[in-house]
Amino acid sequence: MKDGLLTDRQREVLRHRRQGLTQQQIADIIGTSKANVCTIEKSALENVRRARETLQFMYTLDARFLCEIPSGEDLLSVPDRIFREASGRGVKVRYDTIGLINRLRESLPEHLQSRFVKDAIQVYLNDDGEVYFE
Amino acid sequence: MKDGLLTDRQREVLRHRRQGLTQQQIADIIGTSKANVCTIEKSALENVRRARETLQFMYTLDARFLCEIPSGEDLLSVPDRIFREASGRGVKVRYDTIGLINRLRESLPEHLQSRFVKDAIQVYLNDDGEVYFE
DNA sequence: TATGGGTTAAAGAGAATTGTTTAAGTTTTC
DNA sequence: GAAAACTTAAACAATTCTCTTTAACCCATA
Repeated sequence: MKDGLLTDRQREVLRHRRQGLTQQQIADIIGTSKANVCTIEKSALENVRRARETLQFMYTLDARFLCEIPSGEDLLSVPDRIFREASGRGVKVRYDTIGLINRLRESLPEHLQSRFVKDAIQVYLNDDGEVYFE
Repeated sequence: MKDGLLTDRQREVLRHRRQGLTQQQIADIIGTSKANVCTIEKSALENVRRARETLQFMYTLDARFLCEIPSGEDLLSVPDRIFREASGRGVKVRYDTIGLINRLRESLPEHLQSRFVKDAIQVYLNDDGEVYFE
């Protein structure tokens, strides 16, 4: 049973950073280059981001499959489709049209190509009206 | 830039699980053995645990090093040592003796051996009086 | 413009994680 | 006690992560 996501090195760097040290100072303390301190710090923060996203997923775990947005669909037609499917299940989506598009943009930027859906997207819906994509 | 900690497989299993399916049913759906579903679910939950612990660490990041508890120390003498060090820095620890021992037990069970400290422990303290161990 | 603080890319070695199978165990439930 | 649900261990290949070096780059500002 290991600890959290962060390695000893990563925790060390984050803590020193929080104390206000520069990367060069930290490099001297732990005996490596400032470039290395930079990459360690970067991957540490990336790990923290992933930890957040993981818990976010757990919160929305009780969502159910709503529909699939096929590849090639116009991005602007996605919200209407979601609203229609959701109302068919008696759930009110907690986002408006713009909100949904933003949420999608944040959630799966790599599935989008300018105004179109490049790769098919699975849409999930909560009883609360919370939506997420995969 | 990858997503969260969980793999596709792990998310799939967790979601099916939340829907109330048995491991065997999931195994049939995703085309593998129930033993494998068990393993996947287990490592998924382990990842969630690590995500929690990681964010926990971030919350206590602004703590400063307080002292080291050397290997072999009696567990019951740990709180007094911490109280003394903390008051030397003008900070009031937000736990009592029993609270500290419990916190230590939860935080680093593998460093303890019945009534004694097996492996040396680093103690960190917040301005708030929050304590954590490493 | 030189200096300090920070970032980036490429490459490599070592370590950790993942999904998988098989085969043997529990625990729960009827 | 028999069946269903779940857990565990050992082993393996494939993949991903971590740390590291080197060498270059950006951007303030004194």
